[in-house]
Amino acid sequence: MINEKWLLTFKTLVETKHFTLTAEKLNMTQPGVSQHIQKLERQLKTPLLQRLGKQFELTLAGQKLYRFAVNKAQLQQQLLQEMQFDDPFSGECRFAFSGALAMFLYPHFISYQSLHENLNVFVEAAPNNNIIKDLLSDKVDIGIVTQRLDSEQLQQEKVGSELLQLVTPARYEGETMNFALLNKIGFINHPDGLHFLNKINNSNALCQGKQVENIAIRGYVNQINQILLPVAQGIGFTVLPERTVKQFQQTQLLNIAPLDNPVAEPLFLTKKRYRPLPLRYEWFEKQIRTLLV
Amino acid sequence: MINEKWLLTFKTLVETKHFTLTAEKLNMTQPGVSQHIQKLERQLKTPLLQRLGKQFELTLAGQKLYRFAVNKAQLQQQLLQEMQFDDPFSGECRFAFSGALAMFLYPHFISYQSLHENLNVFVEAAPNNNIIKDLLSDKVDIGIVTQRLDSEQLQQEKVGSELLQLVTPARYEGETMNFALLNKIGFINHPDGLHFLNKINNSNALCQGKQVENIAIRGYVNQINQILLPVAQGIGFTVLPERTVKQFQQTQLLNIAPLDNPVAEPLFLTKKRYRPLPLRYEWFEKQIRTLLV
DNA sequence: TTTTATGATAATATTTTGTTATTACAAAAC
DNA sequence: GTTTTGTAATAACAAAATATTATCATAAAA
Repeated sequence: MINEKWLLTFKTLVETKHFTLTAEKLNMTQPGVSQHIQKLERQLKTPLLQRLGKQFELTLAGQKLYRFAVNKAQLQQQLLQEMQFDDPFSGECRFAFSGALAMFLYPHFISYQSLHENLNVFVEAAPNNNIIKDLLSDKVDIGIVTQRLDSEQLQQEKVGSELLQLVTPARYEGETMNFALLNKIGFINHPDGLHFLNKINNSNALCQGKQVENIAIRGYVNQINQILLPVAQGIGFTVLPERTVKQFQQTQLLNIAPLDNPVAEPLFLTKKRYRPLPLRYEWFEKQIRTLLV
Repeated sequence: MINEKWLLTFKTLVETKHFTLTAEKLNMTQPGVSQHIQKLERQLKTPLLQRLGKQFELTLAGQKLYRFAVNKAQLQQQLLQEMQFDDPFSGECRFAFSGALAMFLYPHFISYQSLHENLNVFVEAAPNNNIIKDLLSDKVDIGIVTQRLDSEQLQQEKVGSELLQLVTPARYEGETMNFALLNKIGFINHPDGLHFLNKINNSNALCQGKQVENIAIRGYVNQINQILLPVAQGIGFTVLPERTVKQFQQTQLLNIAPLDNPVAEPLFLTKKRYRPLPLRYEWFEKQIRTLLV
């Protein structure tokens, strides 16, 4: 750690080139100035001034340190000024969503970001439990999860829901799905795959009592925009949120199997209850509420 | 000024969320931690933590201060690492030249700069006396002047010379220049204009004893690349270094009047004698020596 | 050469900072 | 609920860091 006061003394000395004058400026005595410089040089283990009688020039290290000092003083000045002021269009905004939602929301976010050059957007695609972890450790400030949580620390607000769709290759259009058929087609798994499949099965009894876990798994991808590729090629079926399916380019190669009881997962905008958020998040919250209805 | 130690304590506290643990990490006692936070809050006149029983969340100010602390720690880390190391391809290089030389050298400098993205080049075009002032006040590290100086502080090296040319509109080609003719054409002045004209006159007796200062002045420009415009349009004559004249687009509109005794001003690369320069200047010094021969 | 001004060093005084002891109170355990 | 335990805040005191005065050495100016 570089001592603040020593550094200021050094900076002033460089600017005045005069020990006594520096002392006067900083309301200290001349020996104090000498000592500060000595201490800096001792700590950094390198001379900062090349002495030429009572004059001096800066060594390379001295020049570097001076630039650092100027820089630092400036940053600090800035902080002190900004401390009280909450700029709605600058700073970092950090979010964590499911892969599907990240893919859906991110384009809207970046088009907003492009209007405000000091605004930085950070979106992490992660499974529910990681989203919660990120929120609690302040890695992100806003997350969207599909579960209602009972943590006192977190605050939740339902902002919409995801309709789950059973997606098969196009050639199965019109056919009624049951355990035997699904098993024949085979399942393309993904991070939320089995969870979604279970939910759909619970409401629609697709498997007629048989364990969903027994369905043959034909593949696994964790890149959200690649899950539908094998399905489109006829390799297997999967379960995904409607929003994700819609974004797929070749929807004509897909078949959305009709369900007797449509299943939707609720979406909860989640943040820390006691952590005040800067103004810059307001637009994003509003946008999320609008887009996910 | 924000106290270093307090800030580190704050940063650690934010990261651990635990006063006692922070104290242990920093080899201090728990009350010390409390006091540091208090002192910061008192100095910044704003609460940093929102206390919730024994837990806490950061206020907006706290969040800002934390980001600042992280940032600062990183910068400092970097400084300490770089302190001893002199990178020849990063940092700022600051020069002061006459307008003519600036125009001539700058293109070479920027094409070098474009190869090294961490290298910044700063060139100031200034008259001789300002160049010297800038050198002495460390505003620039290298300058080129046309005079030999006797300051003990400065170190000079002759790197070349500027051939001065008497430039008239093209229609005077072949004519012999004398006071009457020059006075009829009229002088286009610039920062070094009269100085150059005097030098040429001293060696060539163009004015046959009459005062150069009495020649009619038809204009004045201080943008080096605009001085020749009025000359090209037939409005007046001027005196400029050969290098500047060569760079002019429409040289066919100009006439270089032959001189019995060619006049050249010496060019001295000038820098502070006792100020060590970083390695990154080496390329530039070499380049200057090569280009100005 | 003499005088004056400036920076370095040593010893001392002051201020700052951190510690121990104690209190208050929230969270956990019963 | 009540008790216990763990954690942070406060006050008084001890230690350390820091600055000051006095003095010396020497460069710059006269």
